[in-house]
Amino acid sequence: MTRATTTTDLVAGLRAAGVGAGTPVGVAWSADGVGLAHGDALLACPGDGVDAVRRVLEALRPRLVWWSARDATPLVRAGVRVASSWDLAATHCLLHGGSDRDPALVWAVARGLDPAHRPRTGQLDLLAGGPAPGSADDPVDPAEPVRPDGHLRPGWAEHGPPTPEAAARWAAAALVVQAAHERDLGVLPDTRRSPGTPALALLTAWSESAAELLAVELGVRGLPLDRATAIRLVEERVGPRPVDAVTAAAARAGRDDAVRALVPGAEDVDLRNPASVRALLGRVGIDVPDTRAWRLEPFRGTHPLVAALIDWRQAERIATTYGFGWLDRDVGPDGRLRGSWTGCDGAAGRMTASAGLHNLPAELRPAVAAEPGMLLVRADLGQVEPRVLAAVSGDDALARATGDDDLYAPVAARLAVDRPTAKVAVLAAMYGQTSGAAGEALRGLERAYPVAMDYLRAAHESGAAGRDVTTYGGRRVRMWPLAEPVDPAATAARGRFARNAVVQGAAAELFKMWAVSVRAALPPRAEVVLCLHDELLVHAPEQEADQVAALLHDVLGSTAARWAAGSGVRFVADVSVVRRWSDAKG
DNA sequence: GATTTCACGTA
DNA sequence: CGTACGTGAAATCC
Repeated sequence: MTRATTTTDLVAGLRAAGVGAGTPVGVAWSADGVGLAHGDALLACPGDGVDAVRRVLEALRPRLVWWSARDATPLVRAGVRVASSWDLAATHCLLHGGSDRDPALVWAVARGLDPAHRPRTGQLDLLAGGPAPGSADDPVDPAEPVRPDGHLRPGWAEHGPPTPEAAARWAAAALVVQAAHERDLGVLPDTRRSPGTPALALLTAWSESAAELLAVELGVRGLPLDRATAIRLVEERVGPRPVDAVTAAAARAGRDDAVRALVPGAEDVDLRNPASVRALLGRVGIDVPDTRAWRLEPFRGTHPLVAALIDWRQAERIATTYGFGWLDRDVGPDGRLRGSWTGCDGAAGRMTASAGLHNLPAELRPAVAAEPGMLLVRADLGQVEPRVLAAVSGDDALARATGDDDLYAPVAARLAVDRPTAKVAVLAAMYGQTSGAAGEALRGLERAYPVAMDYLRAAHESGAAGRDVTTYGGRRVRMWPLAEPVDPAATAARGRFARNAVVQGAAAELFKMWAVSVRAALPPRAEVVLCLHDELLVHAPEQEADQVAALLHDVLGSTAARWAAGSGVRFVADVSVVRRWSDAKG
């Protein structure tokens, strides 16, 4: 253990240990400094850890290894853009599936220990955590993160290592896991890739790590919102901001009364109670199993109540979820809408976001606007899932169809059906839909694209049988046990889930690789501000917007060439430069 | 008080 | 009998 009191010592120590560009270097924070590790070199640096890491990045360009990209937060807040990282929580989820990713679990699995015996966080610590580290009952070195039984010592993940020395050991433990993960990724099957290029699973690990880092950045910087427009749009729907609870209740009752007045004697019906609404509909002769909008839609002409109810629901959505409370809570004084982001969900690996960032109603999108002197560059992948299917299944016939800007046109021609039918059939195949009018066209797909259809069927059968599936990039997607006696519907549902997961998951991997490559290539003042499954929003200086637009196309080309190497599949993006999100056609 | 159901927004 | 997510209100469970 070396205590580096200057950043010069720190850089020299790492360089002497063989650290250069791309070398994994463990990093962990303590309250009063930072610890770094590579091989046998453990460096404890008290003081301004952020500045120390910044100097190390500038001098050596290593790949920072952390237990989770949450550790990037101090760097992100300080404006440090980390180029290369390894996120153990992310690679753990990639390799093993599931959504649990606490360090004790990640460590236990990587070390071959029984995760059930790992130390638990929170109150359970008090019951099962044993004596306090370093206490008279615990002779172990208090800076040692590994317990005598081989498990991680609880508590550090929550509160951080107590000292820079302890942080260096925590960083060294992270490096141990990183090496195990890299080894495990290396044994994943990797077909159709050029010799000499990094294995796809390793590229995915890098990309997923960067996506977690991007998620932290997105959470810190937020989405630029024009508050005045947002307020106007909310007011148009639910009226002016109520000054107190009484006026709020009055406005609410006013909206309710406008609907209830359409049916005599309905003055006291609770519109927020689905059972009451269903009964109300029954009184005007409309019998529905539930009161969802899509089920009410066919009855628009039957009674004025239906249209009023659907409209009321939209207003109610704005009033409750996207109203003044939302603006007050989630939009900062700087006009940025902030939520918490994750780099991957627990299922197929899409990014998630809270605070409405992923489900903002279209009618509020005009409020998402570039700041003065800036523009938004919006880009979305076109028909990404069928193109991904062509790549991951290795279906050459479907790959040829991706040469067309509109993939469904050549598919329709091949199947001798019209375009809408072809589209429905392809989507039905990928999502496991079995009802509707896609039947004949589905049989056409089986004949025209047997490789792709076999790939989907194999995933479906695997899921139905309870076997985990693995995405193209190497993500393990876990199935779940079914309750006895096994319900055929539940089996089929698991099959559909697996069938969808291999497509949606691979699409998420491609999207994230694109997003993080864009992030890495952007000019300094341009920032990714939103990721939405197949859509990217970049906030860029006016003068650089066209350059960024070109970059989005270029980076997609290079990313797809690496990701889908040898498949012949073409990916396309629609890119536009706009002031407001809504200016772009989605 | 915590969990489930219904509903609905996005992809 | 398409998948996933996050959110809020009411109902339900304990």
